[in-house]
Amino acid sequence: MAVLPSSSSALELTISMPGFASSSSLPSSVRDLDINQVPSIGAEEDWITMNMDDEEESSNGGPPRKKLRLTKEQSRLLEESFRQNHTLNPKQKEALAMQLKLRPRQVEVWFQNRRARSKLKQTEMECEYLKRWFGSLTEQNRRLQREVEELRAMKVGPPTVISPHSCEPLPASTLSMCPRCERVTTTNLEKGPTKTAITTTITATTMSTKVTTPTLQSRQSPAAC
DNA sequence: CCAAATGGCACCCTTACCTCA
DNA sequence: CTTGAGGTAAGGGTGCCATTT
Repeated sequence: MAVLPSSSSALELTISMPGFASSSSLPSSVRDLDINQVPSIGAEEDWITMNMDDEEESSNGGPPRKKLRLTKEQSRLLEESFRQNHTLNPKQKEALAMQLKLRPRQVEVWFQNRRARSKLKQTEMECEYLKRWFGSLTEQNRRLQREVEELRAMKVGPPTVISPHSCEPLPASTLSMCPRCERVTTTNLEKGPTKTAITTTITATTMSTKVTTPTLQSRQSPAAC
């Protein structure tokens, strides 16, 4: 079962869950509308309202800070860099900031937020996956319980199973579910456990986990041979 | 050598601003 | 035009680790 990414955000995700193919999607779904207009050299102040100089001013009661919007090109380069490395060392940060005409702090913040978005996305996917898993297990549980009821109804008397080896009836107390092959197995009391496929095969479709099914041994069977 | 102080960094939570339906 | 939701840059607090004193 695969859970597809639910959004078209440009997040690169890896998820390590059983039976879960990691997915990555990088459509350029960044807003096409470039509200900042790509700044020409020397015109950054027009769009970065809060630059290095008014940084302190805004922190102690100056004019309300305006919000920086990165240009498409800046976002693209940051994204590209993030794909290579989710963290930056000081040199890389400095170089990237120079290249993007941003402060190193802004690059740092962008990476911080980007990591957070990545993690959030991954958490959402894991949540989705677990929900589906839960649903599947619930359904499986329902099915198995129904099956148990049917088996109980079929064998009102002491339940017996015909042994394929001796062609003699076996007591139900020797029945158990093999969690590996998901078949009902019999335990030969004299020769030790043997795996035997019998006419009724209980299949349990799990995702990728082993479901340990309780054995039927708790049932007393007074009527052996 | 050891312990306290310091600085840098990542993470987390939150706020403020912006855009869009 | 107004409003609420969603996205995101940035602020501030905290913990961890390495380095310095």
